[in-house]
Amino acid sequence: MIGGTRASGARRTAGKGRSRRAEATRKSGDERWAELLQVAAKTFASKGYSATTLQGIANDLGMLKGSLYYYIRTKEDLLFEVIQAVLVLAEERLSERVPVDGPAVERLEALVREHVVFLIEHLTETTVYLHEADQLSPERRAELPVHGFIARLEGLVVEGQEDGTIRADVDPRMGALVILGSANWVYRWYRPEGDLAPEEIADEIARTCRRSVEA
Amino acid sequence: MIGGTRASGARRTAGKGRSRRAEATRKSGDERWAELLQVAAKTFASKGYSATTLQGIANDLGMLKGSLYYYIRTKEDLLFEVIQAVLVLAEERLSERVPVDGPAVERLEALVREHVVFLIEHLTETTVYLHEADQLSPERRAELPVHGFIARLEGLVVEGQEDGTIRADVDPRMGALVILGSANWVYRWYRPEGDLAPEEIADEIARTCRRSVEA
DNA sequence: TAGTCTACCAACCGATCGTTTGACAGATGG
DNA sequence: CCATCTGTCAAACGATCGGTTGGTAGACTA
Repeated sequence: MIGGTRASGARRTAGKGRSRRAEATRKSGDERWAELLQVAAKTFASKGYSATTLQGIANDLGMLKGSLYYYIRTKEDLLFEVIQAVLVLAEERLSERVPVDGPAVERLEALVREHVVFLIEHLTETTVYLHEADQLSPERRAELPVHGFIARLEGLVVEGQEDGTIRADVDPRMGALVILGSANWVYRWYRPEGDLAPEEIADEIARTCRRSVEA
Repeated sequence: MIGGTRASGARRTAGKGRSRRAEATRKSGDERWAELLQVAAKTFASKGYSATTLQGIANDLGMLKGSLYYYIRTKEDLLFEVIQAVLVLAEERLSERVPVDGPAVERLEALVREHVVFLIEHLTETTVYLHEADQLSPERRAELPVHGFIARLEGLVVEGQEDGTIRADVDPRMGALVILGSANWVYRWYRPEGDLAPEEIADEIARTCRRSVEA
């Protein structure tokens, strides 16, 4: 069996007291776990889940691949954990940064903007989610804490049609999907070297999306 | 070595004269090649390139995996051929169906509509292109007959700003990317069981994209 | 200081991967 | 009728895959 509470969704809750002294050779478990998630995310994002090798991840961490099983049970766990982490973070972010009142079209614009900013600021992890989530088994995928983002968009479109800020001839579902595409597609072309700041990009995209449905 | 002209971009040019009689047991090579491309595309689209096994493809075709090497040299070839085929087809389609004159914003709308229609009508192959093309080695990817679709969109935005049909405050590149995202995202959600016809979906998306940049 | 736990190593497992080779039945063409 | 070509089989190749097992040095706990 694996190290107790390890590898089961919620990981070790920061141990009791160990991180007092500087670790020369060994790394602490939580530190290592974070490194593992980070390396895994980077590798999944660049090569894809199936083309990623545990051997490669272990190499990047400077350990043997068998040692990874101290932290995980299966390779799929690793993908799951990476995605779960970013979903949780996104949920937090969007719930605290998007206004709950005002004209629907404005809230829509704000939601898209925050979504894009988050996407860019966590590009590696969001890439893994958007590009590799369907490599999870159906059972595992069902366990993901998905925040119904499309439903939220669709709801805002409907609200906007009620308060008159969004055109009545827009199909809510289609409109939401079009906007989602504009926003999510960012992960396919954004490069940090570009000359526009994440916020500028997010602003422009959000504004464009707004215009596409505004009354 | 492999069967001569086989497996090198341009495939056998339909053999000389064989397809006279009905083949009971054996299939003709060209027929088989088409089946192979089809099965490969379907498998790549559903499981991803790396998770696809030549064994699985061979099974679907009712042959042994070793026999596949009569048609291909490597697994990567198979991915390349699938993508190349759909790119060539798309190029033909878009060049014959999109008007070359009229207001730029109208040509933009038409281009998006035709793009989406094509995407849906060749969903399997376009999915392989959009989702798996980056599994090709850089060298192989460079050989793809890419039609500069983004550049074309961007050009239309610029034209539209010149002829006054598109807002001046739209960044051409960003506008093109947003539109491309809206259109390409279709491959992520379209299901044939849906109640909207491909043309209806394409119309709605194209109209929405138009509104997002129209003056 | 004795015992426990943490984080990892070393070695190995069976399965499966893409790919190669040699042979060969049947259709084709002279 | 004989030679050739086409499409496939049968069997094997080394490499590598995800995963398992048993051990253990060193830090921590009591």
